[in-house]
Amino acid sequence: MVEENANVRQAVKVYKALGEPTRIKIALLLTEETTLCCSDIESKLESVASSTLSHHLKQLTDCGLLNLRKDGTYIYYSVNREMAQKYAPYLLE
Amino acid sequence: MVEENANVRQAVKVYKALGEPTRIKIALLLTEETTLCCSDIESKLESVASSTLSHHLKQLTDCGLLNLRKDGTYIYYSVNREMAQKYAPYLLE
DNA sequence: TTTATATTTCTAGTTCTATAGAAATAATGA
DNA sequence: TCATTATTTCTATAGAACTAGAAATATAAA
Repeated sequence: MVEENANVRQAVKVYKALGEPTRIKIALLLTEETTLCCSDIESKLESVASSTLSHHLKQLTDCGLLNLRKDGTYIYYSVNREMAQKYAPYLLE
Repeated sequence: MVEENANVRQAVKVYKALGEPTRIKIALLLTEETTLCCSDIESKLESVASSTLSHHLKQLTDCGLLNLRKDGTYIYYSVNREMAQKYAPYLLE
């Protein structure tokens, strides 16, 4: 019998975050650019409302794939390379 | 501007498949057991209707993560290691 | 040929998710 | 203080996804 332990839940969270076009694009963007703030990301995507983007970024950070650093009004996002390496090194290629 | 190309779509499909508890459990099961048929898998999961299981297995094979081999009434599933290696080597640990 | 077993397809209900507009919060600069 | 910019939270809605029962299909065995 397969159990649903914390490891499985963590992996599901990460893969759920990556299993959506906008979010995987954000992750790919950030593996190229190293650091971007919300509005930078918004301007590099086809058309997302900032409220929508905010939700996507939350999922990516909640699962641990993105790190954030606040600087005044800005929030800078970057990829947590250790997490990407563990779950989806595909992102780093 | 980030584009939505075939590579992105393929990755989304794989990660969407893995971003669900039952499906990731199936994938993990098959990295341990190498080969199992539907009813074997069904008996190793908490409680899934066979129709539900069938849908999950379809998603996992459609995205390329699982291979199948038909033998009479049975369908044997196994992990496509190349795909797992590329997108989610986490599964193979 | 009949029965049994394995799996899928159909159908429908329920829950989850993505989306964006509007309002709220937070920080900066005039 | 007031206006502006960056980001989040609230709310509602439409569509997607998960689920399982019932019926259908396919194969094998009696």
